[in-house]
Amino acid sequence: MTQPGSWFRVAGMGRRRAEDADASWDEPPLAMPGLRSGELARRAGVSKDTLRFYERKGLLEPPRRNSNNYRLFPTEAVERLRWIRHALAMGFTVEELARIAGARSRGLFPCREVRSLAAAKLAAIEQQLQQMTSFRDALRGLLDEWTQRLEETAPGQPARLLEELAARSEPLAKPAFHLKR
Amino acid sequence: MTQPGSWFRVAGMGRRRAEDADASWDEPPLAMPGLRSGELARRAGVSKDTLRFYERKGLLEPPRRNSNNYRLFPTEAVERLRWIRHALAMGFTVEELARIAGARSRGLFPCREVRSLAAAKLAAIEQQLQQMTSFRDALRGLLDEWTQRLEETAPGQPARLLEELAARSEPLAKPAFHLKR
DNA sequence: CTTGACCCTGGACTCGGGTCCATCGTTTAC
DNA sequence: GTAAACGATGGACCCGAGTCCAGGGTCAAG
Repeated sequence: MTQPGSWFRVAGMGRRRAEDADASWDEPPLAMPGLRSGELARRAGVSKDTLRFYERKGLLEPPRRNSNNYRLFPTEAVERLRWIRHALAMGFTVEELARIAGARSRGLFPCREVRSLAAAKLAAIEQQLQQMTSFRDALRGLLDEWTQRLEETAPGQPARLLEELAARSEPLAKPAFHLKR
Repeated sequence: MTQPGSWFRVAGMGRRRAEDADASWDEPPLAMPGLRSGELARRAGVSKDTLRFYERKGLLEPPRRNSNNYRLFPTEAVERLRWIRHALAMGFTVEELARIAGARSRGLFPCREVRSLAAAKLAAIEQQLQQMTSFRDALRGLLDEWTQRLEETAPGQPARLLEELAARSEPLAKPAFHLKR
């Protein structure tokens, strides 16, 4: 452990730059230093800020630090981020994931909670799917009509297209979902 | 026009309260006073604040005012709000609707813009639908498995359920949509 | 004259999921 | 000795679609 530059002397690794070793990297046998935030961020495809954000929100538990106070994440963190991203994409909120993670880190295995949360999400997603499907159909039909109509209408003339959005598509609950910017 | 209290003397209608005349209301022949914001809000199922908001955003053009400076909306505003709500639900943004409305109120008939906007929306919605569908399938499958697994697992034991979210469901673009609170 | 129902205004706040910023520390390379 | 790259921090800011608020006005009824 005292030999200079040995792979497990973590602190002050400087130019060594774990980042360079993209695909082929001779992983140290054990007690690996771990990933610094930049590296984890790169591997997981999120920003460092996002990592800090997740940590603050209790979604990622606070990693250990090296002697410089740099975060050192275990390599599993990459996986964990992957499921976080998936779960978020599934419609889980950061809040919910934090609750789950919190329960787990207190030694509980919150599978039943997870399951009922997931069941609720499933229901929500299915509802959204229905709404969106009916929107899509309405929109599609409308577009077809419009295309025809525009062919018959002199350019610059009113075709009162948007007015018909209202008529089509179901009774309509409130907006309910939100495409991202 | 000078006779006192004639139906088109709008200002100071006081207790007369257009609101009372829900279904059967002898509509004045022409030049009707119009709807005050509370009434329009009620009829359209949105809040007065929302009306002001839409007005500010250029989505509803500024209505005339009576002598008290109260807004007086034309009855068509109800219809307009209906399509605004529908269009929003379709995934149009307030911004986009404002552009459309702006173009129209400048005398253009923006049907072609509307159409291409709508086409873009359609594409976006279809993409979302695909993502969500794959999410739903993954989630559904997972739930089924979990149900089974939990039956076989002693309560309080780990079943590592969430970890599998990551494995399932497609390569995954970023979250991309957002269920509402 | 007070109460209540309605209306006006601009500006601040909400929520969720981050992003950006200024300012700082630590190594290593030139 | 100084620049380049990396890291840390708290706090401000972003978007979107509204919502809420304080402070003020106008009217009719009791």
